Amino acid sequence: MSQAYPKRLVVIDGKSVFYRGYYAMPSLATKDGTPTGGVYGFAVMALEIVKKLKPDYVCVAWDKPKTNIRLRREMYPEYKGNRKPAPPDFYEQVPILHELLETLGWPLYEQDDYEADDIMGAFAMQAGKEHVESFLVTSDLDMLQLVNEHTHIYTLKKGFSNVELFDVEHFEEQHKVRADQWIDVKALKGDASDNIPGVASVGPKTAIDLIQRYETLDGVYEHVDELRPKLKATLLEHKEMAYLSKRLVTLMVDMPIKIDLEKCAVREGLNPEFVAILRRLEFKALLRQVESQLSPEVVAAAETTETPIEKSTEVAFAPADYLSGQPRLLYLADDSMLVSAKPGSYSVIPLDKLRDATITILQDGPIIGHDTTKLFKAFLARGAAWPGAVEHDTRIGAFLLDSLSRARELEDLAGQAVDLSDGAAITSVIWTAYREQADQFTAAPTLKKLAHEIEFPTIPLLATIEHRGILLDSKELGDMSERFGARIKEFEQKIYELAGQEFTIGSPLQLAVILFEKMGLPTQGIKKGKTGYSTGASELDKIRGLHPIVDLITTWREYTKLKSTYIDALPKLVDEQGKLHTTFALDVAATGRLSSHDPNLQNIPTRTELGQAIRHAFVPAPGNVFVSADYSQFELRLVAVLAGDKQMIEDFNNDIDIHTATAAQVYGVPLEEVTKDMRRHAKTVNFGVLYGMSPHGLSAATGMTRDEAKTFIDAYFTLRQPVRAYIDATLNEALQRGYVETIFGRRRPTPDLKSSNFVVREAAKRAAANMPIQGTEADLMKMAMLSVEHELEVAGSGGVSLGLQVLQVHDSILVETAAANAEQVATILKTTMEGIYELPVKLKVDVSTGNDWGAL
DNA sequence: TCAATCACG
DNA sequence: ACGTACGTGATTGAG
Repeated sequence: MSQAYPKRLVVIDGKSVFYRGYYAMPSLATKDGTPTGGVYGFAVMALEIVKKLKPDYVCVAWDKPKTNIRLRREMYPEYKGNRKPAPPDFYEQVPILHELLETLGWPLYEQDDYEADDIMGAFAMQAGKEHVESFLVTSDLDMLQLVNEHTHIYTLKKGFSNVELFDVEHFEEQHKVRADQWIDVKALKGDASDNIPGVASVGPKTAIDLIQRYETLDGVYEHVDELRPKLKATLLEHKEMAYLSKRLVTLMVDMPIKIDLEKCAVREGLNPEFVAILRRLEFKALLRQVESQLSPEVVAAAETTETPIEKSTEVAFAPADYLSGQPRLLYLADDSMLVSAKPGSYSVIPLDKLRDATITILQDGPIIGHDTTKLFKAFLARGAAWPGAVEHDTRIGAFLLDSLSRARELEDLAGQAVDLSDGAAITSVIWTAYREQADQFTAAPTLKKLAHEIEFPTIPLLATIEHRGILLDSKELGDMSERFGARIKEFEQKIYELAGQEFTIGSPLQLAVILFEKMGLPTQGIKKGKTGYSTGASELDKIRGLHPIVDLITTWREYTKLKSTYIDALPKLVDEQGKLHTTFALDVAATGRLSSHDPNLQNIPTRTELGQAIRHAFVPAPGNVFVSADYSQFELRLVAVLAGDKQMIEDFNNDIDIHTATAAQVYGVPLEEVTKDMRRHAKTVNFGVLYGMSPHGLSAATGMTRDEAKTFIDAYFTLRQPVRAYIDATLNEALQRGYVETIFGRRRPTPDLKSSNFVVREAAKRAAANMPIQGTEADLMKMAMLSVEHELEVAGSGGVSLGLQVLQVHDSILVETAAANAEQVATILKTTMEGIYELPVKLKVDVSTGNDWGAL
């Protein structure tokens, strides 16, 4: 710390600290019911400041509601237009805070038309002139523009009691621009939370890039001619907005109010009235802390020693507080883990200490948390075992209770911004959400059962599978890349030749012009989008015989798609061991299916020969093989079950090919007389049922006319009356209850069934009809995965599982195992999966073994 | 950032 | 009165 400024001033952004405490401890109150959360937060932090910074002067800056944003509103009426007012019991606490400040002797400054940041900035400048070093305590990143040799920003980190110097270098590392350039970045990108407009269509990426290159907003406009024409135009068009935005985020340090340093001078020792007010407010833990703080030895020790884990405790708390086997909250924030036994009290454990004795404590009992998959992966990455069973995950809980809502972050559960460096706020939000969700589960026992028996147990399993990864033969793909590249070049030459010119084949817009205008191919029956004629595969198929260029384009598309999406992309994603690690999301697909991303390993090609070649590059470790197990006709079997269609059930149970059977019954011919075309049509309709088919959809998919399709569907439903009845009943029930559900109680809300828009409403019907099918499949698959994991473990010896699940692709599981165990694993998979749940229809699982994924 | 396309079940 | 098959994710071109 600089020695040139012998005296220190601390200015606290009072309301932001207060707010933080308020939301961290929403239920905190005295025996007589006075709410005290905000005051508590403030008091804890105030003590921390005195201890850590040892200031000579302290004061508090306070926003004035209603008036403090008036000046900026004059410039821009929408400024901070989307702020919600604070709840009433927030304001109830303000007078108590005033009392508290009085006992501390810390003056409170407020000024009409100015925000706390403005005051703090002004004071810092004024203090600087008198050679006083300033420490501004805030959570507002806008303050960074003030940092200089005599002004430091402190943010509230890892709990509201813990202030830390805002690390300017870390900021630069994270945001790639200097702290003082941040207002220029904001001028360009805007700030949705404060309603700052910025330049339309310029997002954080572009903004940071521009400021990196040209230093400031002025710099950007000086060099605007060097930019892409489109970007240049946008920037020029919104130049005024950009500069206005900059003025809005620039602090008004030139202001009438003056700091009186003498009034801010910190008194020697703690005032007995201060202790009295703590007692009155029933802040018992704080009282204890005050006592320890008064002891000089403790203060000295805190300065010189590394903070051991136990001492990182924010509020009186020790691992011993846990009752053995009782649930505790765990949350992973950045590089640390929060552990908490009750709201607002928590410890922070740095992840690199995870191998220590702490792990024993953690493993003793079920856990509650938010996004616990992340937590499990962090454990696994450090070679540690699972921290325990998942008692509740609030992210997944939110999903189960409303699978359509996209709002599953902590912020969404809290209903407002949550500072992720604030442990008290985090624990409080998670505990509150947990209570609420647990109550909702109590009202829906089947959903609760689903959560506890299927969804939550799946979390650690997925983390494990993701952590295992799957080996990729990158060399093989490298060779393929070269071959594909050469072929693609050949195709391009031929296409240009046939077209009579060069153009961007990958641009549907340009391609449509070439095909339908320049070359005059017929546009009849070709779908039209808003940008022109469609060039999608199904449309090209309609004109493929008419010109050789069409097939060339189709082939070119196949090659380029495979090359860019898989052949070239996947090798870039392998770890040091050559393995790919996907991420499975439990809370994305509204039907309950898993989804896979970064990379998506659930859409690796298999349908074409070229695509299949890519699967060959997925290999087991040397000496191992893959065993795959696929449910056969999974969803159609579930249709038979859900609809209770005796004919379908019987056909399945007699191992009759369902498409052939459907064709025979619809066309009224014996099984032996079903032609390929008849079977193909029946197959399409069978799939149509899964998707809530309509004559239009069916005709689009088969090339039948609409009338033919309608006739066929009618015939189908005459045959399968139970299916028709089931769909009708499902939709009716959905209208009444507002949701559809799987046989295990997973729900999907169906609000759009009541839409006045025909298209929306029809789409909602199809989705509603499909969900119990796809969703029950998803439920059973998760049950199967859990069971398979267990069975393989039990079948293994010496603590080594017989085989490891490495992927799930909706109706199939891929397991890696030693070659010698392949047969046994195959048997276990088949038996376990077929017997996963007793249903009127028997489930059939096909297993196969191979030396790579493509060989199965 | 959006629309189009296409990979999977 | 109106026009899509259900559920996903990644890449590309273009505004």
